[in-house]
Amino acid sequence: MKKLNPLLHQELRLSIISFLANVEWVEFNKLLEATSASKGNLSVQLKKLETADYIEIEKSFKNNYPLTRCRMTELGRDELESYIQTLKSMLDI
Amino acid sequence: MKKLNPLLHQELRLSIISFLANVEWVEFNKLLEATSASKGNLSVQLKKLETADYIEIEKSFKNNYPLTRCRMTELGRDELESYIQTLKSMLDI
DNA sequence: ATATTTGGTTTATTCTGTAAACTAGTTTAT
DNA sequence: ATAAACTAGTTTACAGAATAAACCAAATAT
Repeated sequence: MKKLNPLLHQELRLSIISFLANVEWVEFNKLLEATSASKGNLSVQLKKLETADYIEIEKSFKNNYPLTRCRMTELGRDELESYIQTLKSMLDI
Repeated sequence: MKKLNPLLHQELRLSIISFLANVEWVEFNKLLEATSASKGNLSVQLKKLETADYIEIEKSFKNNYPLTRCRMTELGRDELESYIQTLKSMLDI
């Protein structure tokens, strides 16, 4: 049986990725709201996804405040697809 | 968004439960083979599932050797179903 | 007798997840 | 002008979880 990608098999990271799957660039605060994570946890998990090149993180400023946005990469999209396939076959759904 | 049951959202335990979903009593060695886990890890995770009453563990002897068998409880079945529903809605599948 | 195998369990270590604490700056009120 | 409060995150310390190595008790093989 194929193994579940451990980077995706974690609730917050899976929430992030599946949220990003349906949109383009998303702001940090939007993800905060969508996932109801704490800022610290969100920051840590985003960095892990970035390190793996599953997402891209872009930092800029908006109204003088720092602004962090992210979006999924092609690799991220592929890995999510593959993760879903593995799950489906495991769970027979 | 509903939270994923953390007891089920772990690869080995999910493998165990989804394997048990399709059969009745299963022997320890059968699970070992089906999941390719180590014996130690399998033993620990089975006990966690038992503690939560997701599975039942029955110990006996067969050919003079100790024999451990398990099967899913109704609670286990319900929780798996609920976990799958949550996943589906998260992943939009 | 003693070595090996079976069928596990315990435990020690490592890895992960998380929230609290912190950084760095901005806005607002006084 | 200064202090207080707020924005937008990041770092890190701790707790809990996962895992494999070491262990155990009994059976069988040599």
